Amino acid sequence: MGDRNFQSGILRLVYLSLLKHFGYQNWWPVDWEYHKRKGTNPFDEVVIGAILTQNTSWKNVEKSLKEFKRKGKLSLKFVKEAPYEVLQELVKPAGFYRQKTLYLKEVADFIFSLKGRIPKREELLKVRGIGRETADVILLYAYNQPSFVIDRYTLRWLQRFFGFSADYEGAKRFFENSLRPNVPVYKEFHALIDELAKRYCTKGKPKCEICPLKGSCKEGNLRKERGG
DNA sequence: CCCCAGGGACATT
DNA sequence: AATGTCCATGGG
Repeated sequence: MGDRNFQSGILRLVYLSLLKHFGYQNWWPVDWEYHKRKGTNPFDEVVIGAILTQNTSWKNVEKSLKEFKRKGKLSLKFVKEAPYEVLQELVKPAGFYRQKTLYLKEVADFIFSLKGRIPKREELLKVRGIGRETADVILLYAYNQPSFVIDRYTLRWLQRFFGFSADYEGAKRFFENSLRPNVPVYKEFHALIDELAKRYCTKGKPKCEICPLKGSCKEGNLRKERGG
């Protein structure tokens, strides 16, 4: 994995290939119409969603976001002002609701303490409830900073496609050293990898035979040679 | 019944 | 640094 040109070349090809296969994913999903109507900030929805989706399917997050719209407001101001008991009921469908309610409060306080300033990654990581992935999600999708997001899907794909296992920071460096700091590309690439992992590079038995990257994937070719 | 989901905190080794 | 455990709802 030492050849930088090889890395950037293959990653670029992977990106274009996934984009062609799946089309634009347009992450992070935000209800623009709602925010226009209510005078709230789409930024808040990204931050709230980033906490709610921790180890949770997006379907369950959507249920919670709907509750926010129905019984309160989808804003950090509401998160800050609402009683813990009220907030907890709205978070419930997203699971881990006691933790996540606490995390939402902590994150809202932190965001307000910034007074509009864009936080450093290290600052975000000090906040309770913000780990590495959530920090990168907030930087990339809420603040539009070129911070590449890694998750379990990405690590699994790296392991199979290149045959090497990286930790979070190692994988992050790999992408950021291989790609220009391009916010729209970072956003789209992460979403595309997740789509690939959900549909083809699955946790159980991967569907290598019909994978859009089957030609260049190390694991896929090994499976082919083994005949299964 | 099982496993999994757009993680993170905390304890243990 | 690496690993284990807990958190919790909802779908397959």
